[in-house]
Amino acid sequence: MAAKRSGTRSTRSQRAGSVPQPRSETPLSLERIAATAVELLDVHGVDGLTMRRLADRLGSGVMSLYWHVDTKEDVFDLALDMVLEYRGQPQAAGTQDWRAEVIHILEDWRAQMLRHPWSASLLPSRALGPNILYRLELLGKTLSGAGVADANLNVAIWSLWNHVMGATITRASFDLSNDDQAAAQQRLHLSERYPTIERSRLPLDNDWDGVFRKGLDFLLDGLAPKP
Amino acid sequence: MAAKRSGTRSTRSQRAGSVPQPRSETPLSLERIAATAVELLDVHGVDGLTMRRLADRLGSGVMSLYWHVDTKEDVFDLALDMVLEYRGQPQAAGTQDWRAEVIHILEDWRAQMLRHPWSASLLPSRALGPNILYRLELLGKTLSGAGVADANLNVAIWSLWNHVMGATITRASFDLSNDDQAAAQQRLHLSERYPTIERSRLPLDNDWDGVFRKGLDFLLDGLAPKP
DNA sequence: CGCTTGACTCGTACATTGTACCATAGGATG
DNA sequence: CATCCTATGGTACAATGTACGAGTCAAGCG
Repeated sequence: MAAKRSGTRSTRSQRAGSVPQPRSETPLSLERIAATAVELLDVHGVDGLTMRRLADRLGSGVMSLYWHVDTKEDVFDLALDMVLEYRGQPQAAGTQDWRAEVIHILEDWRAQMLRHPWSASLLPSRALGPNILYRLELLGKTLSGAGVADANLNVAIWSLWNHVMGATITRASFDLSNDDQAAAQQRLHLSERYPTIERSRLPLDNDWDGVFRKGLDFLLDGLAPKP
Repeated sequence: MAAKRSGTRSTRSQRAGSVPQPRSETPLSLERIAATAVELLDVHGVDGLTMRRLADRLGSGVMSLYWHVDTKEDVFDLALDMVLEYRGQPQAAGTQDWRAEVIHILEDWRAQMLRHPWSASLLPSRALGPNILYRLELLGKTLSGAGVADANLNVAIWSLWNHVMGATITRASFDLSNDDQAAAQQRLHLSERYPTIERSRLPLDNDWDGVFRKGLDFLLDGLAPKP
């Protein structure tokens, strides 16, 4: 993941400010690579991110990337983690309303992923980066502080994780393939095998945010510690 | 998706039985392509399915596949739909216990996806095939029969969908990258940023099936029509 | 019978991808 | 000056999806 033999990376960036661009442009760095990858992913989607495009956009040669990164997969990890950074208040310690706090944590997480629709589908298949771990830590701490017993903590966290991921992946995917939706509903019309979901216009009428909130409420009702 | 100009496919297979293998081997067909793709996906994963490998396994030339299929994406759609076929009882019409029935439908769906771990992560990004639509129809009909009002039907279906997909995608992905888990827990150790989730051994100790069932119960509690 | 047509198969070729290998440059250190 | 480390990047290669067009066979028709 790191530069060739770990150790001290970017001697230059430590002495920030001196000698603006020693070579041709600003030097490469994991931060710049990650940020540019996010841009490309936002515009072109997962398949649109190629090492060549990334290098072009960075004004560097393709192989220069490979000094900072072992593999294209690393680029995905970096971009994903960058997108999941948590910018929150310092967390008012013993908040009285734990439920509102959990909802805030999860909605912020979801909103962040929806701003970068590629991220949701990528998250489950990659190792957990520091930023998503931090979000989970926050969630766990809040639940724990709310009185959820240790024995139930993992169940609670994973239930909420599943809900967030399921809702977000589904929503992000449906947004992407928007054109096909009319066709999908059309196809329903042709077959009398699906009367119920045709009547409910399932693929079309969707209050995604409402579904997310309601499902979340149900889960929290069930997970809440009984006094 | 279909053969070159739709119309009558596989003139040969209609007159089944006569002339066993007219050419060299058994002829190609969407069914054979789909079934073989499933085999390859099961063994080699999503990235391991290549058109060349598929053709080899089928004993055909690569380009022959493209008479039956427009694109590799079609192969994924076919494989996915094949895997999601519902083999269920004819559905005892007005069952008394709708809750058990919903749970059965969803657990069967989930089990089917877990048997082919690539399928879960593929499903959200592809158009809804006939077999998954049929499963949704069954689910919708059951809920509707249980008294869920039409206005709440889509919310109920999507909530359950989200739960199933989130739980299954997460579980399937974690199973695949099993090696990294020890490393993941190890990395937690190095940082004091994540005391809560380290204490709970979140990435390791998981009763996936239990989480699925409990979350499902909570959702059904909330979704159940109030009398 | 020959001729045409349409269903089906497949070899060749090409553009695009990730990345291995190697040459190079410049600053730091001896 | 020599030596090493950090960093850049050109060339080359193997793997992939698939466009193109040529080929084969059976059925239908004169």
